[in-house]
Amino acid sequence: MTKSDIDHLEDGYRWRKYGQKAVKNSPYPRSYYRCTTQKCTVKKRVERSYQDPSTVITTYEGQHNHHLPATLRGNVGGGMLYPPSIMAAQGGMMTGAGGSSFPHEFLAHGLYNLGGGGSIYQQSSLTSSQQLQIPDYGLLQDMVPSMTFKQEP
DNA sequence: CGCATTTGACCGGCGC
DNA sequence: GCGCCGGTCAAATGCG
Repeated sequence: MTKSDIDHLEDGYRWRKYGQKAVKNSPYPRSYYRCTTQKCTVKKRVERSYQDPSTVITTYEGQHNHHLPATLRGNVGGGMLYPPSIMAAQGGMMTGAGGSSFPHEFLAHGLYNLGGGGSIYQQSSLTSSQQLQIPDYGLLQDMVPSMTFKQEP
């Protein structure tokens, strides 16, 4: 669950929308995205919470087996700095629920918040359908060199 | 001009 | 067997 005003979040990958349907549960439509990187079959389903129009529920399916495209909209690769508030948010969230998860989107959303000045996460509840997992932290650091994944005091 | 988004059609599973 | 429901396809459209 991610609190954001917009559906189209930049999480470091290139997504191509291939469908949109209205679900019975929610008055809002649900969008279907697919990673456009070659050989990557990861899919993503984004819907909006019916109670919180400002909250989107993102469900990943599968995992990426390639690096993030360097052609990101000029934030991650550019060596930008991030305020400690993001780390603080991470700490709070991680300690709250299953700390084993490290979603890409978290990273990206944090960066996104830098520009938008929006709010951060409110909850981290993983569904069984969410199979996102990072195989190697070293890989992650390799992907995003400007980020260091250490615990901030 | 290339690529992503849009949007209705289409399809398969499931319950009645 | 039919119709609903969730998911995907693909052509047209839009945008940089």
